[in-house]
Amino acid sequence: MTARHEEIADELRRAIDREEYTVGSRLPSEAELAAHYGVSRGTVRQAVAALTAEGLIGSRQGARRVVLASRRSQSFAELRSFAQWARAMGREATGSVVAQGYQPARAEDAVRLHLPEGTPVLHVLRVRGLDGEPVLLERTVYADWISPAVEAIEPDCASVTQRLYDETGLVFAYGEHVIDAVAAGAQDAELLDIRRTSPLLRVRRVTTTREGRPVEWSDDRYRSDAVSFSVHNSIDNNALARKTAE
Amino acid sequence: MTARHEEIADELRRAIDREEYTVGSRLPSEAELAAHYGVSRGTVRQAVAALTAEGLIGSRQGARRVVLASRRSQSFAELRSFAQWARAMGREATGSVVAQGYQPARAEDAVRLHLPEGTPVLHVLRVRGLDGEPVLLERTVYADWISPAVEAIEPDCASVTQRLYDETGLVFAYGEHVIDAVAAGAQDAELLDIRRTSPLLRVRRVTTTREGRPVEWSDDRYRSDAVSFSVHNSIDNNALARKTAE
DNA sequence: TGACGCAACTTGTTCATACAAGTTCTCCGC
DNA sequence: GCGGAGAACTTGTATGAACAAGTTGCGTCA
Repeated sequence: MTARHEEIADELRRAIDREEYTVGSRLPSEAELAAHYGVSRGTVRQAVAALTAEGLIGSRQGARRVVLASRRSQSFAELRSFAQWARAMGREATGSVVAQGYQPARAEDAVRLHLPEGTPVLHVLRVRGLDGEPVLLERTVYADWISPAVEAIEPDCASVTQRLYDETGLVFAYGEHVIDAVAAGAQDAELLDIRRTSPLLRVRRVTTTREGRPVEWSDDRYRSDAVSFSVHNSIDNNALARKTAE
Repeated sequence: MTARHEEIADELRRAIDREEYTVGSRLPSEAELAAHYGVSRGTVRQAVAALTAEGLIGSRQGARRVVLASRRSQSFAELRSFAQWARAMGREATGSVVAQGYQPARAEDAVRLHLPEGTPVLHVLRVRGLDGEPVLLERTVYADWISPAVEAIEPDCASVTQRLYDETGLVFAYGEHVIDAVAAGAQDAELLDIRRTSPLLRVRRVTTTREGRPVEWSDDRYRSDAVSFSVHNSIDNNALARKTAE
């Protein structure tokens, strides 16, 4: 039972995807869409606002909306879960824990997870692969209150996110990602089966629950020949920010 | 003459920034905010929707909104213009053209800029620095209709974006950014004053006008010890997407 | 004391209306 | 044919109302 405006947004997304509206062409006016779907203009506006935020269409006062891109971006579900992402692409995700153990939270951990310094937190080092080939090294720190559930998961579980949801009902709802590049160290090189000093795409992220409570933070290193990230944005909607090294 | 809902969004952003609302705390209800600012609930909703999209606050039906982060993300103006970004941080941007010239559009250029293959397009190689130190190498291709204006700009102009706006009224309104990591090549290393094979953060981007017309596309390589990117997102709002190498 | 259920609260959805502000196109006059 | 004025169209902003759906906390009952 999704909301009407989401149904309409989905229909428009699909129409753009199958090039019913081609890149560069104009969308029908709000009034036309409202009449077509039998809803008020406000509901149509909610639908097109979603597509605008995704960068699929552009909007200017007075002019009809323009289609900017046709490739639909992934759902957040696919972003937050390696396994779901792989499945959506028709590839098989693998994963295995290389090392795991409790350590008292350092200042860094305490800040990111909103915990008192010294709280025992679970560190996990995981290698993840697509169709058998390793592409990602995850160094993750879990908050104390979720650590027991994580510890109980078998080392080669393909989808930790899914498992945590099934076991505890935990949903990852918000994330902040900081992206830069690093050279592969000795451990990185060995586990990812690449040469030392190869460039890696590093994503440091913090994930939180719907209530805003931090669950985990992670240093993810991707083989740059296998994975990249993309961001759509606009003059009103800027999820991406550039930062200098501190 | 900004809209009321934007004023309110700004006030809330500032309040969060100066920790009047701390991370993890709850925002007043829509009804309270509406009464406080003397506007309708709809207007308040527009304001908080903006903050939600930025990832500053989290929202769940039935519960009060929660502050997720305090650091405000940059404006799109700062993202699209290296010089404006530098100025906002109190640093000085420099820039110099290393090479420049017309070449017939390759298939790649034609697709990204929506031009016929073979159209003469302007290629520019620029080094950009912060406080004198080189941090970014830009290899940009400009669409034919803007190339003359770009060509007329002096080689050491600090803000090309600003200059193009002043001269032609051109506004960069939408962008798509694809981010990965690459090893510095010989030319990269020399111009950025780093060793060969050092990891670089590569951003390939296409920028378009408000009408949705592509203006330029660029391969930007950042010194990874100097610059990183960050993305806020949420279960409803996912600007960031992970992609495999094709 | 602990568990349950309900009431109060809060955000989500939708509608209808009105006006402001920007764009586009037509048509008229030169 | 060209340029400009203006009408028609389109999106942006704002209000007010009503109901749906989810959360929280209080209070009661066992």
